[in-house]
Amino acid sequence: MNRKARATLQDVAQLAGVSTATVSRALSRPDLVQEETLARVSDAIARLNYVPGGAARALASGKTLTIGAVVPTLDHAIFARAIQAMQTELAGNGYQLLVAAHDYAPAQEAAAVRAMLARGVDALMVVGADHLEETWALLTTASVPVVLSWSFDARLPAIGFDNEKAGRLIADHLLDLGHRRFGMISGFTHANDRARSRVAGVRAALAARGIELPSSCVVEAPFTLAGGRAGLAELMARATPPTAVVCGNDLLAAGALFEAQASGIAVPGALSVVGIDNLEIAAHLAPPLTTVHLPTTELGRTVARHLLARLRGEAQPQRVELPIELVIRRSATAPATSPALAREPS
Amino acid sequence: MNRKARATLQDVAQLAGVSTATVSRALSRPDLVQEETLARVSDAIARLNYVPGGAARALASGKTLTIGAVVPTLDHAIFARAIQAMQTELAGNGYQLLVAAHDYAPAQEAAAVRAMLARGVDALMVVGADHLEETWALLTTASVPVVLSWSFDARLPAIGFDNEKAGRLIADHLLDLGHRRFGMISGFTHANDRARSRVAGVRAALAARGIELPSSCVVEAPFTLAGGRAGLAELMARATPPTAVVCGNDLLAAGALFEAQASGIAVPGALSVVGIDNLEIAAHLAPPLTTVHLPTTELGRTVARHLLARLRGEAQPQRVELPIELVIRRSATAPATSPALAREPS
DNA sequence: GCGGCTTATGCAAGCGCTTACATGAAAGCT
DNA sequence: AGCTTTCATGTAAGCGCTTGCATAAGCCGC
Repeated sequence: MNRKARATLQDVAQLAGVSTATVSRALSRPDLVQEETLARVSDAIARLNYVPGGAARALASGKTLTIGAVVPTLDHAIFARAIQAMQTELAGNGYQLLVAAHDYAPAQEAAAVRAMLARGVDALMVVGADHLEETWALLTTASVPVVLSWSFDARLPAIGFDNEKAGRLIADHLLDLGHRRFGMISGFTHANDRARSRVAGVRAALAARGIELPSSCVVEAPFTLAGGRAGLAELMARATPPTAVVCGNDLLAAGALFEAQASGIAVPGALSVVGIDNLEIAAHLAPPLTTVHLPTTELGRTVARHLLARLRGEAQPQRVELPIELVIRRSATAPATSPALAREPS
Repeated sequence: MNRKARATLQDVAQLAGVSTATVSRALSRPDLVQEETLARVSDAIARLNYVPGGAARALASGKTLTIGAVVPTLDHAIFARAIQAMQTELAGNGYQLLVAAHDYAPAQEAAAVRAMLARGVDALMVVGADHLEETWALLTTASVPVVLSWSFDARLPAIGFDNEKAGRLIADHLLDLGHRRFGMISGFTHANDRARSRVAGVRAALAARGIELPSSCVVEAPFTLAGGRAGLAELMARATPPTAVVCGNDLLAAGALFEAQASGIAVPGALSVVGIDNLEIAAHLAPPLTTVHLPTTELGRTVARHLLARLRGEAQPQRVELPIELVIRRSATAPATSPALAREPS
């Protein structure tokens, strides 16, 4: 309850009868100070309830022991999980995590990056490759290590996924199952290269089999269950509804599944639904969701390690692509109505 | 790409032909400097690409413009959402958010609190009232505003929910429906007073109607869907399975619902299931989940505002209890088998 | 027993800002 | 015109720590 000003290094030094330099060393390089002195210092520290002041420390040493992360939102399992993993890894190495979310608003992102750089972080991670010119300038001229995550860009080291491949993987699976009429529910693609890549991947896979995915068949919805439901409803209201819909992520897919269930559309009987991300819920939905697994926890951990390594002066690869993988469950099967036999005409 | 050392206030002052004090003022109290000077300074700042250094600023001014939040985990929608709200509110006021997650490990929490205090935060929020003595000492003697969230404790200002009431609300509802045989799936209660309070609330409500909830009927499971599934499976394997199970939170409830569905137990026909939290998914599950709504976004926002206000020197209430509310959906009805008529014997 | 080496510690110069206080110029008053 | 205010700016003293360098022991071998 004592509210007096914090004790300073000076106070400790005085109480212990040594110089401030010694106290400082006792704190950061205990191997350099004699055992007995160390004991006296520790005692003084304990007695004064001394806690070193980060600001002074940062100013004098040039390191803040803080790493920044700028993400679109924490209110999405995918980012929350990666940040959680990152934080755990950092804390284990004596670093702290400063987070900012910008809600997919590029200007807010720029502000966040600027604020972090100003505030002082020893390293920084940002999500994706869609940034304002201003943000890019800040990022590429920053005097601290910066890393991109989730996707790639030649301008900066990056640790991410091949989002386009995720789209291709899942589309190919549907194609192999015999589907020919597709719909897609994507998250908003504005300021979101991941979402755009996934759509592009799906398009590319279909195009490779001679199928076009007109933009009228891809609806953009907010990244929520409700968004997924609305998206599916819209798609199924079309004159010729799709037999398969790929969702930009599992949240949207879960929403689509709920909507199908609510409106009596049998999945996978009458409609196949697939997602991307492989959230925990995907495995538990009815039917369990076929999706593409993205190792987001590992992403967070890898980002943290990469940054930590660079801070130690170790060179790091410019690009690390984390493996993704199709996970087949039961929400997608061959289309009921269309001639599966038409597949692979020989 | 220029990697030379950052420009300092000095450099700017020199370029603009003014003193460092003036530049500093131009930055923080522009109203105090003449327009023309201001222009010259801004120009110099832009030309040098100057970004003020937070460390020096913090040291000189004693404020870090950073607020810390220590939560159990970000990998749970409930915390992620509150943190997101907090961050948004803070960013809008020029503050940044430092987060740490401790995974329900008290010692890690203590370390996190200590690290934040050392690092320098202008204010701090922690979750719940279960803390190590060490942590309490840190918290109560901190020289910066601290606030508890989610639950309450007389030792510190708090903004939270009445978790016990949440338990009572939901249990009373089930009781009113006519249930007499209960089971409960709780999250781990170790280092988690919220979970304990909820169980206690349920117990109290039942006791008030003469029903005992033996600890053999409450199973503790990890806060995941899988945990909920396992919990339900365990409960239903009992000699006399419950007709209603209340889950410590919606994630567990969703898991329980999935398990019921997978094992052919009709909900709410054969079994009523309820949760607490009111996550987005609760409304979309089949059947939609009866639960208790906790305004977590508002919690985050309120915490941020409370702290901000105290930093401005405004007095704030010692205790703010956010309203919670029963939301009745379709996962709970009168028990099929038991005599609903037995209810309220007159 | 003396030069030279290794330790353990102290000295003091900053790190890059903020902010009283001082200064000087312009403006207002009588 | 002389005096007080007011306003814009400069001066300089820190903020609490880190760290390169200097210093002072203690130790070795010859």
